[in-house]
Amino acid sequence: MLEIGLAESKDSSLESALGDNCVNPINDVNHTLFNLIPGSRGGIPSASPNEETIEVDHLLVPPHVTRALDEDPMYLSSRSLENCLNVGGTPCSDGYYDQGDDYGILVADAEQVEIQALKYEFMLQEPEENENPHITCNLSCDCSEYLLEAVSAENFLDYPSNSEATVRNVEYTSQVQCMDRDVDEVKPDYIARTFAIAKLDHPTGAPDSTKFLSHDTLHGTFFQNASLEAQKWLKHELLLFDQQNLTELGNVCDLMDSAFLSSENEDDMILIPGNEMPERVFSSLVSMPHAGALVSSAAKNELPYGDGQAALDCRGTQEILGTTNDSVMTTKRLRKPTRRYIEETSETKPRSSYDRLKTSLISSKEKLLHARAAGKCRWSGAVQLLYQDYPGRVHSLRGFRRKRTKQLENDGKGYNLTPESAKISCFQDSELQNDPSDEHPARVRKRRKHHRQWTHSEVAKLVDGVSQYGVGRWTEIKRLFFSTSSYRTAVDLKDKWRNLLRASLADPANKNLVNVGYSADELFKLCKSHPFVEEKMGEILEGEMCQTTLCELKNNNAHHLHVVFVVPPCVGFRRAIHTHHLLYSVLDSHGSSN
DNA sequence: CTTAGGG
DNA sequence: CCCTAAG
Repeated sequence: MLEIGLAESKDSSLESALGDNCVNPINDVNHTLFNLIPGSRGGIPSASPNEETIEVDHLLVPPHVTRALDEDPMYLSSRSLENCLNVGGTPCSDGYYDQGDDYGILVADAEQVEIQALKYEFMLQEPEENENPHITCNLSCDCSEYLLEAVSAENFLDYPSNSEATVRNVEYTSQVQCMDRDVDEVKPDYIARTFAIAKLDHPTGAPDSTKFLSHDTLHGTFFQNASLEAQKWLKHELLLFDQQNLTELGNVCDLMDSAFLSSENEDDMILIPGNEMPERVFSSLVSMPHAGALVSSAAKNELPYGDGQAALDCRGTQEILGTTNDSVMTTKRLRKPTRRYIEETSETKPRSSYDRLKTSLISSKEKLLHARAAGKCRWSGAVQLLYQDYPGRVHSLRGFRRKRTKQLENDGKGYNLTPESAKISCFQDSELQNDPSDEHPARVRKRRKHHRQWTHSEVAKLVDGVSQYGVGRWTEIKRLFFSTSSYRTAVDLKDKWRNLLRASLADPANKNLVNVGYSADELFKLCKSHPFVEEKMGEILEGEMCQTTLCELKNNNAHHLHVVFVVPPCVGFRRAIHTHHLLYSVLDSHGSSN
């Protein structure tokens, strides 16, 4: 297990967190998914059957971070949040920002910036089998509200070559998160910069030891160096803030809104620092509405800062931080326009042989359900053949041909496409016009759709699956969690997850979510106060919509607690953590918590 | 065949 | 939920 200590931190306890950068208060613990998974270092099998699960994040919390845990350990009030965001020992709300100004002009002197303003989050992603561990370093400072930029620099962290673990290809991205708390309140609340992805190559080959870097190693090399550099950087950047009279942060919000709107054509671009940004970590980011665009805009220096507002401009940051040689601009998977799109946009596309083939198949009347002909519908100019292998589930010709071949091979087994069940209909243009209800393909499709309401237990399974296997491994999740639900395909799972995520992000209850992290002690208290956990430490519990696993394990005399919050991004989960999975791992190497 | 993403 | 390009 990776242990990370912050040299300046008075709190020796370590906190680990993995996941996105959003957290959130949870009112109803019943809606909280707790997973306490044992680490793997001690040979204790992880509760997470998949090693790709991002398992450990290390979040270093400034000692001044306080929360009203006693009152409501999971609830992060605005006030407590403010208190969490200290700069130079002064809460932002009390001085770092001048609240006398409408939008809180930043008045901080760079000299006031201290380490405590920083919050380092180090995330260790357990590598795939023979890969090197990836450590994600999130460096957050508190200044504003929105995810503003992503920058990358190679030289940000430069490690001595004689260090026990050679650190190279240090990469990071920076992001200013949208903390969008209460827009009616003082605007400048929070800027979280996340500097992510430091890749560490560990030279040793011992299977166990390569999984996680030792505490000493990181403490001795990574942090001491990183923190100093980070301090420099932060001071420098904040100095720019001041010098350039920048930051009417209220405007930043507007600017960001503009960025949201103006970056529509740019949201394909994602700044990937280095070549190995952990895909699943980053996917969480880019899957957020706006986030991709923001990252992209910032990466391209196109955020519409006004004059003198370049402090957060990534260019300036890059100048401070160093080169961007190792950065690559990566795009989302490029897709040429789909056939459907092409057909939509080409009005007078001549029939291809493919179309003629399909047409001929219509006349063959082979178990074809629909042949849609064009007119003014979205598939204008084309004929689409569909077949049905399941009530309501319709497939296109391509699949039909493939599966039909299978069917023949199976001697007619597998698909009950009898002439009775698979009616053939071929809509002519006139027919479509005669029946307005069929004119709209959406309408047609709607009729074909066989919708099955997602149950809570299904959602829970989906969330569990994602928490264990990660986003994107839908087939695996389906196989292990939906083996009895043949009507749920991997794509269905994917779609459902996407919808859940959207709903979560659209939920106003989640607008204030912010990941401030918990100290080991706080988290331990939280666990202890958790109604499920309180009396059942070490047991695996199942809640209605959540699963709680709390385990203790020992590792070299150290008492380790690994807590994984997995809260479904579901509308019903008010104030739920809306990240894909948020893992808080607590390493209490001193065993003081227990 | 699986995944990602647009529709 | 459907469809399909990319891998």
